[in-house]
Amino acid sequence: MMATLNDVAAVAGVSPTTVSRVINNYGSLSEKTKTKVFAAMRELNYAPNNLARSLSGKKTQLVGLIFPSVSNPFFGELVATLENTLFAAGYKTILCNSANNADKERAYLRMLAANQVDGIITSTHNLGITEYQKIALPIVAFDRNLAPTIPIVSSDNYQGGRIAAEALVSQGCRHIVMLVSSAETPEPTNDRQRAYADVLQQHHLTPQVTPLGFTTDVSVKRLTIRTLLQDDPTIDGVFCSDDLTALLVLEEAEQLGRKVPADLKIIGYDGTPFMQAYHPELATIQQPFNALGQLLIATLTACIDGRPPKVLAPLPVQLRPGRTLTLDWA
Amino acid sequence: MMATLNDVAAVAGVSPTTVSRVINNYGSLSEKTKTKVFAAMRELNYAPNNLARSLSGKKTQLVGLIFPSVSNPFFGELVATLENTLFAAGYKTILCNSANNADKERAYLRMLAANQVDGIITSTHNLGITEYQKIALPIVAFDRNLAPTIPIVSSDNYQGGRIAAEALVSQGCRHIVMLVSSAETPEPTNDRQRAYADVLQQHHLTPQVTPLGFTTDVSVKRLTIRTLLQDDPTIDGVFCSDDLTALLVLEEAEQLGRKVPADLKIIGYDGTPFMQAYHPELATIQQPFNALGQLLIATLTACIDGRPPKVLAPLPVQLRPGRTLTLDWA
DNA sequence: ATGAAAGCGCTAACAG
DNA sequence: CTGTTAGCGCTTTCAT
Repeated sequence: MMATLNDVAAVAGVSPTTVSRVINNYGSLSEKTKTKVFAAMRELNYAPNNLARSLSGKKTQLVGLIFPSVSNPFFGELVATLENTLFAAGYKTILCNSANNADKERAYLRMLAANQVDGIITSTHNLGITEYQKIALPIVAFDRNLAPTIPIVSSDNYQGGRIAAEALVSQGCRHIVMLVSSAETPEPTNDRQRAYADVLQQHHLTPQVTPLGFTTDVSVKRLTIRTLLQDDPTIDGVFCSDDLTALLVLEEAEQLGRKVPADLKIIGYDGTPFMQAYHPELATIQQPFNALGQLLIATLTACIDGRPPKVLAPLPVQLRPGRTLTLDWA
Repeated sequence: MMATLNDVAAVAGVSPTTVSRVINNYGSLSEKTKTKVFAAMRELNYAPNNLARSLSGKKTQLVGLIFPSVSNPFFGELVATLENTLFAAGYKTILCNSANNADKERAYLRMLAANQVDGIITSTHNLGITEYQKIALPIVAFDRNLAPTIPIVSSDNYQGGRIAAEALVSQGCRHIVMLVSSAETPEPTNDRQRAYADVLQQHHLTPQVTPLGFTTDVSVKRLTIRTLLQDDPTIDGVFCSDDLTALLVLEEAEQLGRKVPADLKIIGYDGTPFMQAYHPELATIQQPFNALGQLLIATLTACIDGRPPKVLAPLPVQLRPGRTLTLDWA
């Protein structure tokens, strides 16, 4: 039913080779034949079959994106950027929501390999390093240590942590707590909390880190936050490792009657365009989304083309002021 | 470098057919050979090539998702649900962010066809109906009229509009405006505004619909909302056709010193889990996400299997109360 | 400037 | 229970 290259050849009265040549704009063709072939293609409403094309040696131009879930606006934003950039570069995106689940992630990896993707960009890591080592595919990680050989793209987490902590200190906070997802694994994002601890120590303040858990239910997070705030009225600053948590803190604080920023100052992390648009009041550390997306893909294509990247410098972040930190920020 | 089925056959000392049989668990095999083949597969770290498999007649198990952008939490949520459900059903997801751009959408359609996807789920429609008619692929639309032949899955927009409008009226609002994306095209979602108009008329109130534009910049939307509110202090109720807009109204209203819900009552639309978690104060009409996802995919697989669906009834929606509508909603 | 032929990795009759 | 033989639709030497 669907017209094939051979059909086109037949209609145009040329060989399949010739049709292939005009499709790929390859070798030398007379204008005459070109015209004939194009006409035939149009007539048959011909569409090339990428499967066949790839089977016979061409790249699939398929890239797998493994992220926790696009239901999280942060990843949604990032994935959207990546997909756009990939599309512009002629790649198609296979979406994989790992849900931070090891089995699913393993299954995705297998599936992507089976589908002959040209490369993978990932930001989950529930699998052992060895499992990643044995993947014979170009992989680039976002803010994750997957394996020593896998390039990492990230923004400057230490710097971001510093800026956030300094901002709270310089606004007069003396009891600053930091809320993180999970404190354990040695991930790049933990540099944020390392910087926070360093800054507080420099100012002779005591760091206090509370982990909320990455997959924890929001209602539970809320409760933890509320309890934390209630039990310790001396807390006057909160640094959250992501903006959504900061939102929770803001809401709970206001419900408890704490004035923000008078009694309590809050700063988040990520600074997505979404947050900027719908929660401009939130002070945050802004990651350079577009730059990250570009670099992620530049790195991946470099890997695909067999040009493994040199070490990648983390991209600069930036403080975005907001009402949760200072009253005069316009 | 990558082991093929033939390699496995050679190592196992059987024919390719036999290997194919054990892979597909097809026909009858002796335990002995099965074991041999599995051993060989393991030894060679064999992974089947889906391209080849599909080329020789099998389905690709690939589904294309065309949505405006997963950077919008609403679509992010929906796409996440769809991807999860698809994965569970053995399908892989190709993500397409159309950005409501006709050229891109056309390119995506062509690309998906070239990649032999089994089907498409879409929620954009910048293309003419005829362009969709000529797609020889199973398509299901979410809340969109693409072509008479293309099944539409949606929740009950008219009912949702009714519930929202009734809620505002019964809370005593007398001057209720409705904010929509765009009022023109005859889409299913316009039933919301039809219902709104009907309800207001029944109560001898005057409907007033303000379009904000789907792709309009948020800052512009903000300005429009602020101006609207400022210019007409008699407005005491706002019905927004999506939750994000409702958020904007809430923020602008409070900045203008309008007390919500005392002076102004607000109700949104969509009710994503994200909104529920991070903005529980917002009253809204909740769409049944999971059910929509399930139905979308059930419908698509039905189309793929050549069982075109009967007419689909819209799924029921539900009022989710919140502080923006009534003070006592816990 | 154009064609013939072999083959990418797998599946699917059709034998035996 | 297992193997032989043709392709699927396209690309790519190698000829002409």
